[in-house]
Amino acid sequence: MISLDSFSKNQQEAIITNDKHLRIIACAGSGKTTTVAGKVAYLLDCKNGFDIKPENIIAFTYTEKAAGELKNKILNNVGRYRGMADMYIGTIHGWCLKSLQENQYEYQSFSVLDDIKLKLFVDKNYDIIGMKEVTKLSNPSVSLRRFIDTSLFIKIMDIVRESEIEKNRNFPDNILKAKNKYQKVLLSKRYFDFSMIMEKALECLQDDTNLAKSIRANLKYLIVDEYQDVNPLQEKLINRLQEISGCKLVVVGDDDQNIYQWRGSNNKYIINFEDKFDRDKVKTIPLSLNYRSSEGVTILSETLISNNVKRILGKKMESSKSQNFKRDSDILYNRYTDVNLENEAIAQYINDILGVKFKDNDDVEPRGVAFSDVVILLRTWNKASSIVQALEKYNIPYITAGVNQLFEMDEIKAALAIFNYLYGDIDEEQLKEKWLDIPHAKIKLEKIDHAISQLSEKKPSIGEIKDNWEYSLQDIFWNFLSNAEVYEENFIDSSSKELEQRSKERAEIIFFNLGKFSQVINDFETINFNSTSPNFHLFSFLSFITYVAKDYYPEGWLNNPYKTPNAVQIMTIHQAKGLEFPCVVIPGLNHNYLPSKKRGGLSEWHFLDRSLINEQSRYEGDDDKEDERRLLYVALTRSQKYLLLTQAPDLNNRLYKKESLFVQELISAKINSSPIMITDLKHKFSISEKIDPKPKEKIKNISLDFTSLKDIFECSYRFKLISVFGFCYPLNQRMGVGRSFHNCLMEIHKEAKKGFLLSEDELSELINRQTHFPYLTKSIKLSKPLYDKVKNNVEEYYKDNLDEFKNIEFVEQEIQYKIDSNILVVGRIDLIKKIGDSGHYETTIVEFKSDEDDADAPLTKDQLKLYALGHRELTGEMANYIMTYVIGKNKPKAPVKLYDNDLEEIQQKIKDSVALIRDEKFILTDEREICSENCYQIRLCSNRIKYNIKPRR
DNA sequence: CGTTTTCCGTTTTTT
DNA sequence: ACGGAAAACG
Repeated sequence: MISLDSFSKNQQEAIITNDKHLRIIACAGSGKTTTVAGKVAYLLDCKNGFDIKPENIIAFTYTEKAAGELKNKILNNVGRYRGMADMYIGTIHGWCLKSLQENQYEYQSFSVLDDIKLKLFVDKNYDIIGMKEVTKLSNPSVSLRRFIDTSLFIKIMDIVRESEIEKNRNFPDNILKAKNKYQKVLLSKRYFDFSMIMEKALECLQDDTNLAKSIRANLKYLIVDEYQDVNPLQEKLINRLQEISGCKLVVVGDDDQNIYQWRGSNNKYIINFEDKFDRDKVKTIPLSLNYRSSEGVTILSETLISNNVKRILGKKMESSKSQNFKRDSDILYNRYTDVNLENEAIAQYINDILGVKFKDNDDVEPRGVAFSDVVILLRTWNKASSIVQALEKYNIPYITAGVNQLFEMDEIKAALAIFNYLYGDIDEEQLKEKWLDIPHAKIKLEKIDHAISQLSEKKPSIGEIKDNWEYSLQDIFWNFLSNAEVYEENFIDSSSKELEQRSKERAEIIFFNLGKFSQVINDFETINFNSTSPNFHLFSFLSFITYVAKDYYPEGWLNNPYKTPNAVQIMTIHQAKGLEFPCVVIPGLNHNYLPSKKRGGLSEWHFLDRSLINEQSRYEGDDDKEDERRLLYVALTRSQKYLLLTQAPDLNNRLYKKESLFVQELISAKINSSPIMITDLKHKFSISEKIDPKPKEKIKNISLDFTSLKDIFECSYRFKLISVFGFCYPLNQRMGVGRSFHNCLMEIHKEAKKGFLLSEDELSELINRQTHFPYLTKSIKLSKPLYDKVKNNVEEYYKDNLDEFKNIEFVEQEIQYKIDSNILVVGRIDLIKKIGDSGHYETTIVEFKSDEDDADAPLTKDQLKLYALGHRELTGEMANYIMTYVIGKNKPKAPVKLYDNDLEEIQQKIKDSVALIRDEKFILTDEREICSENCYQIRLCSNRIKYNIKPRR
């Protein structure tokens, strides 16, 4: 457990104050996450007498990444503490979904649409989804247009559901009608969008449901991170949870870092938090000591933000001075006569700062600044391409997710050409050319010809359509890659050592992009798998690419969680929130850029009356520039020590000629009455200050589930193809059988555990509810047999296992197992049975497999052993047996006795696998036995040639 | 030099 | 569709 000594006085107070609602105002770099993690550990430590168990605490964060970091810190604090898997640490949306599905079983078969899939879904269902109901305020005969205004419609639906309506007002009938239609269509196809998950969860909490009961019984502390970013709907949910349970609220945030107001978040909730409660029941603790940045950075930022009026009174960020501040070199503001000069100067500055001594903290020796220590922060992406050009000119490595669109990459142009060819837009020669155009590709001519001839058989026929056609673009894509023998190795040039290294990296990027393209197909087919004809399917895919996907998908190497190259990062200020860098460059301090110009054009407010929404102006930006000032504040406070701000008039754009009004505010910042920011000093760092550049070793937090772990166990290259490159497997109409089985059994077991036996009618109703085949086409012959298969097998299972139901201990139990300080394995156990009385009993962990899975595989045993490990972590007890139950064959396999060394063995196996991921050793297996037609990735793997394997269709 | 007219250019993103 | 900057006007 933790010691309080390592915390500051205010941090300690935040940790030990637990009898009141707490507002922690945490400035940038104040050790917020560490403090919250410390607080949780303090609450759990029985020495402190709180009688708090993991399930009594819920912690909400805004991103999965933030959740991962918090979880990791908490687990490192508490060590092996029993039952930690029962503590919810994650996003609000994640919690809502989980709670809904646990409480209302029919939601088990639902899935959540992300924004691109939602867009596809709305367009597909344009006629019935309510888009036509939304009409222009100035001219009610004009309604939202299909394809063109889809994202406006989605925005309006979000505002309608997530914002707070003005008192005594109501939405007009057409908007309400649209909302009802929209939600009805989503529900009927068993989909949620993000707002709906929260709305439904809130609804569920209004009544005295099982969920409400469980909250009342369990919840004692509700922690909300980034509280400045909650929107009205989230605030309602938080309040509801608090009212039901009477729990203590712990909100953590910084009103100065609210930069998502245009998305509906409202700063007032954190500013007015204390007013919600009686004076003596609430406390505010400021964490205003910044451990990240030098005094120069800290006072500069503070001077800027103090120009904002709408903020919590009397707060002031101060520096811990863990970084020293050197005037005249650390913080520079340079003006140039032209943007091109500005960009080149930035490139020169980066080259110059390389190797300058930097200390990560007081306890370590200084190292030289490396490329990866530098970040260039942008207000808008349109600035990026000219900066990239300058960096390329000076040979500075960089990574970014916003400059190159995915569809501008050669390999993606080639991949897309496959479908242009199928549709008849281009001929064989043009398609061939596209593939041979990819730089450094060693694709064999005859293989490309072979692939194209195979492809030509897949051209959709215009004539009659077979009743049960299946036309999978994903399958076509995979087969093409396989037939043309497009393998990662074919992009590697081994003629010299240096070339080999460079081309290896390029090959990875090419495959990463092809993997992205596979995801694009998957996004499209998830929604549109059941089209009216193959030809139309192809046509709508190509339209989707041209009109939607083209400027939607970035080339995402930056987001690759398993790679941290030594390169300058370019990102938007929004993306940089929560990060820190030794050196921050903020270019383009121009009027109309930062602060940015308000946007013109058709907006949601031409369809939705502004006066309906409480504090509507926050969506559009206030006139006083406070939003934009906060943005610059966030950008500045990312820096630990070095800051370069630059400005130049853009000769080609009349909007960006004047200097930003924030510059004067920054110039006025002073320490001991001399200015902090040095203006127009073209500083050179002296050679004597420099040592060898050495990138900081970044510790990656990795969370693995059994599915990905299974891949590494078997073949680490398969893991690379799926988890690193992101290839998606082709969909097919039969999908959903396994999940339907699973959900049926889950519900049966949960009911049985409560002691309910089901009548025949109830059972068939249950099966109806849980059976779902999302990709079945409308002209279905398959529907009945698939449904019957689920029904027969579930009914048989129910009959055969009536006697066993009384032994159920856990159903769908979440487990987690910490491998080391940054690696967590998570999973969910289908069923745990306990036989015998309290004096002497035996525990069995059960995993269900449908007959399509290979239940005999040795890997299933590994999976169960892993679960046993998680079970021991959860309960402190060692399970006695593990067993699988094959549903299709409807027979249990005999339980296998579990021994201590089984758990040690699996632990070691996981450790070895994780080491492979860390060292990025995703190698092809050399063992023939592992490669077979059953490996579903064999089509993308050169072992198919080496071992001459025919992929299974 | 102040006012009116014309014409140009046009975010941020997570769940 | 609209704000803002430059050009044109008086």
